[in-house]
Amino acid sequence: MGRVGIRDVARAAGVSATTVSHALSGQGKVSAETRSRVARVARDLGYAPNRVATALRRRRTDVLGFVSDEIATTPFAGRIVLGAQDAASAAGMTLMVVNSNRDPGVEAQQVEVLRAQQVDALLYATMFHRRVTVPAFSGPLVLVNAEAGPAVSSIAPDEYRLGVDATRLLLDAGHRRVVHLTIDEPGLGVEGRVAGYRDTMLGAGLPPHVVAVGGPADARAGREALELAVAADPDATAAFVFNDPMAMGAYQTAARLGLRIPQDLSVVGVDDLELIAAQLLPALTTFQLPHYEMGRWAVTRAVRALDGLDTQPEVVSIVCAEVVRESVDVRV
Amino acid sequence: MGRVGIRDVARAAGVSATTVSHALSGQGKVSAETRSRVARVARDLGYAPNRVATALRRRRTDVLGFVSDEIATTPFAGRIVLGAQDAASAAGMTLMVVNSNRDPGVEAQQVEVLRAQQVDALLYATMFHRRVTVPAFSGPLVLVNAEAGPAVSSIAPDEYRLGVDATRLLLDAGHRRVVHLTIDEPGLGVEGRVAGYRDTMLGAGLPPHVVAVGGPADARAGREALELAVAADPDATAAFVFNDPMAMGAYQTAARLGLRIPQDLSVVGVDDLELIAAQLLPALTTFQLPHYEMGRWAVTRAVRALDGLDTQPEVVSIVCAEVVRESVDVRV
DNA sequence: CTGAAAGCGCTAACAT
DNA sequence: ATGTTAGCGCTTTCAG
Repeated sequence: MGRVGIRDVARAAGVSATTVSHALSGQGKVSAETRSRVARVARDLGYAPNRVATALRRRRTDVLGFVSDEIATTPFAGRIVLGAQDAASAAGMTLMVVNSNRDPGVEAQQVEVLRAQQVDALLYATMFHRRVTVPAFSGPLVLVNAEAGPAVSSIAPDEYRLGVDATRLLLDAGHRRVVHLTIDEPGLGVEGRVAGYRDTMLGAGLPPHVVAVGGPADARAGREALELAVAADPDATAAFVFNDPMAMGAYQTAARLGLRIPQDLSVVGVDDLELIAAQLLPALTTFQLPHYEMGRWAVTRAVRALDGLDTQPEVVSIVCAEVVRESVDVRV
Repeated sequence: MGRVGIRDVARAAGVSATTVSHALSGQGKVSAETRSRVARVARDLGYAPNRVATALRRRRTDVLGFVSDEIATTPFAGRIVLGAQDAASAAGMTLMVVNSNRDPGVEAQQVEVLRAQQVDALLYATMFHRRVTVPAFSGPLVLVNAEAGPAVSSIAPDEYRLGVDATRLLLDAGHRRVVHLTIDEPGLGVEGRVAGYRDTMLGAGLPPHVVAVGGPADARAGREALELAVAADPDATAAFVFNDPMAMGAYQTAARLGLRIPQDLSVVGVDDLELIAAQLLPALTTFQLPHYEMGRWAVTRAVRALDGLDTQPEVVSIVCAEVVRESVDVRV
């Protein structure tokens, strides 16, 4: 098993351990012939370097620490981890995953664990887009779905642009009375989307109408919000909804009220949760939050920083693609 | 930073590195006074042992490898990882997470990575309950939501019992014409639940009626299955549905057919996906697949094995708790 | 109760 | 092009 060491290979190949190391890593100068012989012997013996020893010597573990505040409740988490995982694997690195359950004390302690494990860089992901204070860490640090100012690299959705695009999608389809259903809790997501919606409506010479109910942003919230919206403006023909679960709630209220989607009411969501958006009837047109891509980018960024490239922090806002399905009626 | 080493602490405390090691780990015999002084100095200096060095020396990394076939698509994954994560953290261990995207080649390679990282034990989780062939690994290996015979430890839901309990729930509520909606793909989940359903109906002197449509088991499948079921037996009053997404589809067909839930049709699902079960209207009565618990158990099991306890493999079938909400009409 | 010495398995300098 | 010598930072015998 993991038993065979570099010395065994060296002995079997009739060279020194140093040469084996050089041959296998491609570092020093080794004759092509020796290199291939060593490689073959290593393969035959099933040799794989002990990464712990390598890490101790090189002072580089090739392990990335991944901290998240809440890895379970949403399927988002999985996609971020997956993207990070894939990028890490492609770069020859591995992820050490840890989560804080939204408890700052636990978080600090978990970061401590990662530090003791000598991870080369830290990824810090939050399940809801928000501003955070970053943990102290000496190596590269990159935030996912969070931001902390220009001094630290981060990637998150462009919420304002999301509001603009979603509203424009409905306007372009010929709708004029477009309402925005959201929650009244503070947050980068709700605020950015509301602003984008508002500016777009105003820009089109239309009165914005935002209906915000108490959180969390789930189906219940969507039900209540649409009830309020319809009561206030029975002639609304389209709703831009904060997220997919709320859109699901809007569907429920629409059904109760006898409003057909999309004939009587067009609906646009945000998230593109496979479990919801594609399963609703009619399938929901929504904007995809690119979690997988964010995870990928973050790792790539961290690895480049470790390699001495990209020395400046970079803050990126990523635009979300629309996923057109069947919940928008085109009236043009 | 991670700069301060054991020698720094030793110097500052006026003792040898050996004594610091002993004092901090509680291993050797150290006077209470020395111990507390060392502890204080270590704390003041912000010292934390370099786990890489420790691991190399002790030949124990205190890191667990977590392999999953598909960590993203379902929210299941997150809960398994979370449970594993919590248990690991409680045991002073860390998780190294890797995923294979259902590709055997990638899987083998990822296991190799974990082995090179010298993980102490391997957890192997699959997103759908199935039988697997286990990767070669020299340490403790435990399967989550998968099984591989009595020789390897594993934990998975008791599917048969699930079928029995779900059916009984409906029978106990006074229903007689209970249909089972499922898919026609092979799998431990569908087969076990069908068997449990069938035996329970037969045991009650009632004719089983299972309607299986093509997979995957999503809302579309649920819609089709309920259509078929109603066509075959318009008098059915209750449906035990394979999973929550299919139950969501059944809701959609019921709405289209003018069947009210639960007055005209009672529905029971399986999964307890927060995103669906709690959000449906009426909220779905379902059986919870205990992913968090399975992740926890697996880690606990692996750690005990590492500690020399539990030397025999153990295969556990875990019974799933019912989560009563509003989709079952009680007619007794 | 404390410390000196000897590595864990590997790779980076530095010869040769 | 290859080998020798030193450690990486820690924990363990084993002496004192």
